[in-house]
Amino acid sequence: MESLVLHNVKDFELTHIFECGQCFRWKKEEDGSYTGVIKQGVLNVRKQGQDVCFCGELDGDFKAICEDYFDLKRDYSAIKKKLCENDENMKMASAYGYGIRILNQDPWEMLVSFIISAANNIPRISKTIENIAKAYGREVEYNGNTYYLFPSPEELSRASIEDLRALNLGFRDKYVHEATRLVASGEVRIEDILKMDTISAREELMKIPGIGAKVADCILLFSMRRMESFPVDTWIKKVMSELYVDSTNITQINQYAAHKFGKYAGIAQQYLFYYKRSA
DNA sequence: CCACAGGACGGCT
DNA sequence: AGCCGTCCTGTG
Repeated sequence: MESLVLHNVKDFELTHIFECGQCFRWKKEEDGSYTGVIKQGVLNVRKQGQDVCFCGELDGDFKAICEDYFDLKRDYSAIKKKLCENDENMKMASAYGYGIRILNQDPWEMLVSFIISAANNIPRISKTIENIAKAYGREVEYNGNTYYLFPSPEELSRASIEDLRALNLGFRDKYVHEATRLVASGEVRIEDILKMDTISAREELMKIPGIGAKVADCILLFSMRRMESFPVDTWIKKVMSELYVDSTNITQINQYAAHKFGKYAGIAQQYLFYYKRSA
């Protein structure tokens, strides 16, 4: 087991990070820490005062993986300051979810996870993803417990549509099946999408069945470092029409957000989403 | 019984 | 181009 302690970490709250809707595989432990399965293995995170402690079994450079996954090199205070200029709503929202950080998760896992998120609720999404990992992912041991990595495209290729339906995917089974085939066959190359500009990457993602504008923006924001991506779901639609723009048209809301929040629109989205959903 | 939950899709007009 | 019914499943 490896560990890392970082002292006096600003803009970092476990609840804000893990409960703002960007991830599905982190669970709160009895001691208040969170344990999650990421691409490289199992990780546990806890806070003691202003210190953050990471423990886990990861395949690779432990410190580098943690810094990358939790976006630790980014100055969220500076971003908040910028977003809050002449914006009382954002001051409220960012003060509420002050410890939010955008996780840098695995693109393939997010692609599947957010296809599953369509017209779904969070407990069921989490359960479905666990079912998939347990059925097709590699088993890993950590701290006396068994966890399952999210399966690679090749591993998930073993699943038929019927298999996926049995794992509680519902009508999304055919989308995940086809998305898996596209990626495993190389018809869709995620490593190529990562190199594209955000507009092109979004278009490419939306060619995959089950991925519309909202799901594409989630994948871009939560796994491809596109901080300008602004996923508009039903909650954001409500918040935006209440506070900012007199429209419920998703395209118009996206345009407004791009103009108003610029290259950090995605971070603004998370503050607004968490504020609206929790407060 | 129905509405809705972090939408996408296909068939309409 | 925009609107609307439909799609699994669980909960209130």
